[in-house]
Amino acid sequence: MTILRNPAGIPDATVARLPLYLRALDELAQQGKGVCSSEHLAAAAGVNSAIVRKDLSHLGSYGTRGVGYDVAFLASQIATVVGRTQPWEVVIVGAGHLGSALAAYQGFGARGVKVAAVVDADPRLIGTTVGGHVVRSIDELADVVEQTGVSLAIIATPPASAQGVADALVAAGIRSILNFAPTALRLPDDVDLRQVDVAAELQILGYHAHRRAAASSDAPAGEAVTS
Amino acid sequence: MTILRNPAGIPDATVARLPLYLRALDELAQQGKGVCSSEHLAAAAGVNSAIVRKDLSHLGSYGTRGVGYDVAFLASQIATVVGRTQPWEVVIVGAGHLGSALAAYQGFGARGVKVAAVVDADPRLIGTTVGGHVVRSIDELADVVEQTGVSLAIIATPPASAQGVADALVAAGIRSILNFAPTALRLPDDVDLRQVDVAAELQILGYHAHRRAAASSDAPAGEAVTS
DNA sequence: AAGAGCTTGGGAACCCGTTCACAAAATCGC
DNA sequence: GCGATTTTGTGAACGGGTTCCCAAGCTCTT
Ligand SMILES: NC(=O)c1ccc[n+]([C@@H]2O[C@H](COP(=O)([O-])OP(=O)(O)OC[C@H]3O[C@@H](n4cnc5c(N)ncnc54)[C@H](O)[C@@H]3O)[C@@H](O)[C@H]2O)c1
Ligand SMILES: NC(=O)c1ccc[n+]([C@@H]2O[C@H](COP(=O)([O-])OP(=O)(O)OC[C@H]3O[C@@H](n4cnc5c(N)ncnc54)[C@H](O)[C@@H]3O)[C@@H](O)[C@H]2O)c1
Repeated sequence: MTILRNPAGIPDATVARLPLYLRALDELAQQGKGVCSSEHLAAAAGVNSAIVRKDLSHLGSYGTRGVGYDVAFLASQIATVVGRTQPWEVVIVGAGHLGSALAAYQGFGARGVKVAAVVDADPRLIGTTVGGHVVRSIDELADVVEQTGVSLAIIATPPASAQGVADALVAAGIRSILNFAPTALRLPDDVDLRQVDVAAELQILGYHAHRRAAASSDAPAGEAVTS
Repeated sequence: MTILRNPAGIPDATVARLPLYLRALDELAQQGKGVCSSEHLAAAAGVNSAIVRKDLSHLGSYGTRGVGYDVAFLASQIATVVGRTQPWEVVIVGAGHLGSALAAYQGFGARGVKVAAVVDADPRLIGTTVGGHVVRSIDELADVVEQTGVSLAIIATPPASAQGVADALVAAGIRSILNFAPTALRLPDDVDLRQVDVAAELQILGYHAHRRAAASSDAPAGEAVTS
């Protein structure tokens, strides 16, 4: 009999939540909890319990009915699925305000991420140390990638440089990029891109704030207009 | 005749993309483009054109068939919808690595965001200047919020402090929070929360990288196993 | 004025994700 | 043991979002 070996059968929405479960489980473990229910885990991760059970069912049946999930075991299972069995090494491109904050960030270790290198184009920054990492030249990017064996990259350069940096990263063999520059990058299909746009997040919040304000002053309820 | 005045009829997914269109339109305007097609706008925003047209149709019929959209006019329409007619003022809580990077960020202005205040709990930081803002005490938060009239807040404190900060923000009247601390916040229903978790983003990228690696070494294609 | 060529707006189908609801399985108290 | 209680795992219903597709409407050429 043939089984379709499809660990990719995990839906994107679920994959996006696995890191939250992992963080929540680490917290629960630290609190000394040996087992937890989907309800507990849901509260710790900030989602609802039905979705926790549905998500976990995509990985296998690791729970015990009437009891819940073994915290340590479940954490190790999720860690295996997301590939957090050994730290993901990442290169940070751009050692400015944001890049150096990221380079100095102490929270990555516990989440299975390790900053392996920091590069920049500014000659005044090259050779200096940020967050314990000596800044290297962007011109050496290919060497840096090869030497450190990083597979993930963070772009923290101005938007104008981002596309060029992305192209250089791809040329150096990187296939996973987290971009903080507020610009749309054009990349080959086999490159995985995620975007963080802080200003956009604030504008989304602004939209809802705006709506709230309009609703409460304009028309407390109903909101019908005659014309 | 009664029209249902329902500017809230805009789906969440669309709202989340409006800031991207706004940014893309600003870029196109700067390039001297007076009109653009949904195809152009889609490319500039990094989405597909069908969804651009669908999204824009939720705001009204601002395009011209056979021609496209007037860049300046469309930008002003979207700006009105998202409430970017005047800058959104934001308070940053936590003047550490990340908080000071955000406080110094020059890119907010063009996106309709203005940092109005920075607060921290560390006595050594209070009174110092980060990004042109004098750091004030978290104890004065209520005053700061009242004086500056901010309506948005960014949490950039360690996870352990985040819930306390969030509670204080809500008590001070803030209803929109962007949280960078990797922790689930428990907040009243009428408070709007968005979360940025950099480590989680990297883990999501890691999952796919992991998959790619497994697929290329394990089984180049097909991926069926006999048992 | 009419036809060719573009591009929007939106109906409809489709797909994915969330929520609901409950049987199955485990533990606990007696 | 056995019924009460807890909690998982999952089918089914639901709802939203995306994609497909094309008629309608605009410009330009002839
Ligand atoms: N600072 C923030 O809090 C913040 C917030 C939101 C978004 N961003 C975005 O993040 C990015 C970085 O912001 P920042 O405030 O750190 O900017 P910054 O100007 O402080 O730093 C940018 C760094 O990138 C380097 N750089 C420029 N071109 C380069 C290239 N081709 N190769 C390598 N390095 C190059 C510069 O030398 C500089 O050190 C920007 O795109 C910005 O829009 C920053
Ligand atoms: N630095 C990064 O690049 C980065 C990346 C991802 C996530 N984060 C998260 O962002 C948050 C901030 O990170 P950071 O690196 O800037 O940390 P940091 O330690 O450099 O700064 C935290 C600041 O918060 C202040 N603070 C602590 N408790 C407070 C309170 N109750 N009220 C007001 N201020 C308080 C501290 O005095 C300190 O100045 C953390 O939750 C971190 O996990 C940071």
